[in-house]
Amino acid sequence: MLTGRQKKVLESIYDFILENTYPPTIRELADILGFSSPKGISDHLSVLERKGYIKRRPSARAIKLTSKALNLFGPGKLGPGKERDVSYLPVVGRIAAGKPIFAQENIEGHASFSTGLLGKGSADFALRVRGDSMTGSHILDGDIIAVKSQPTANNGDIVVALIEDEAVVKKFHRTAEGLELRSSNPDYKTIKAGSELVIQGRVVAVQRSIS
Amino acid sequence: MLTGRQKKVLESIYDFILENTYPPTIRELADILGFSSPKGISDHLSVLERKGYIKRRPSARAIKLTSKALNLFGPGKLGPGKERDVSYLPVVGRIAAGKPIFAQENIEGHASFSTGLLGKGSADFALRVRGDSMTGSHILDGDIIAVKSQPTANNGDIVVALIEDEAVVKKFHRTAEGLELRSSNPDYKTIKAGSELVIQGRVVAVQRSIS
DNA sequence: TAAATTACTATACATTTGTATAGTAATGCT
DNA sequence: AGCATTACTATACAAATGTATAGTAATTTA
Repeated sequence: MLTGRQKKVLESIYDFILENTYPPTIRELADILGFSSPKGISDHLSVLERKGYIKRRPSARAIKLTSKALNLFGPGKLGPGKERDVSYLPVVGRIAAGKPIFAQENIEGHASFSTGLLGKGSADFALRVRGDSMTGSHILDGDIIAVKSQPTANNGDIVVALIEDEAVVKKFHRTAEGLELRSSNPDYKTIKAGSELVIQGRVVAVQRSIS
Repeated sequence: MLTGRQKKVLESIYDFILENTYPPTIRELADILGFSSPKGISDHLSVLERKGYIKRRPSARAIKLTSKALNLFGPGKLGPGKERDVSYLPVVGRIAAGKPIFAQENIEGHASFSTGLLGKGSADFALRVRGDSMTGSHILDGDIIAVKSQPTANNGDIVVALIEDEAVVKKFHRTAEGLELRSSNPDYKTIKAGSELVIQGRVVAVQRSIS
């Protein structure tokens, strides 16, 4: 995905932030990597952004490492053979109309999960649960869930689906009449859906902080 | 040490970093706080630096919060280095008679929690929940909980207590008749206890893996 | 009561910074 | 062989940015 040189640049950004707490300017990066012109770094950053490793604003030091980049550098730094025991998942927020769920615009930040908690297949994104429609399944308002991307599910699985550009967490059921998304709180009604229902994935882990 | 206004400025810097991962420029701060000139913020930053709450370099966004500032807001959350951390907590199993809960013989293994999930005070040990006595509080059989060691608790707190060399998870209540440990599942009866009740700590986080 | 500090506004300016233009060389792809 | 991509150098420039000068008003300190 990344060339050797691109990875080196990304690594320098990571190291700079570790040391200074704030990101480098383009010229500081050029200095570190021995460039005599800022344009080389500028081009690299454009590529890194296009590939989804960083997010930028046209202002000094306005570089944000995405979860994709953070996943490259584990807790014990990188290095071959080092096992990763935390996974950084992008936290998906409100979904911009028409955009796929992973579009940069939809990513609110990132959440860290202990890798052991996620199953063998790991997970692909995270979601902060809103509302109490799943309290019956012991998923509460404010909980952070890890989701494994998959286009369908088994009966009773807790899934994330996209309904009118909003990501919802529901129990998946396949009935004689079609697909159903059931809340586990009886106060909420079941959503019956045809083909416009798009399953984004299955919930594989739950994290909750108690004040 | 800090005036109200100075604290407000420091707080805005902290909030900005939480949201953007990088610090604000002086003019962004002025915007946030409703200043019509950058000089006001510039002066505030000079004072904050003189008082030891931040460290600056004369460059855009080159603001570093010192530990003095981090202590005001609760550390642990900020910075890519801190966020990356995992906490490894000893998992306490069956308690050998008379031995303290942390004795080597009682440690089953280790569980990793993402540090951000644990509160400001972190946590001291973990426990794998057995049984369904706390399902009403959305803590299920098999869940792993993080516990902060403390000798007492507030009404309604979910605590870990030692009863006959067994660690139990219950809701803590102080009544006119004494201390009570209540289950949140009505199938279980309340435990009324005198002085022999030893609170081990308070539950601060829950992790659950869904097959 | 005078002096210092706090908390700003308004304008100005040199420097820093991201980005653009133009170009070179090496490598990979078709 | 031709074309796209990678990986840069060199120079230039408008915008963003930290800081400076000058000033006002309220509050606190000595």
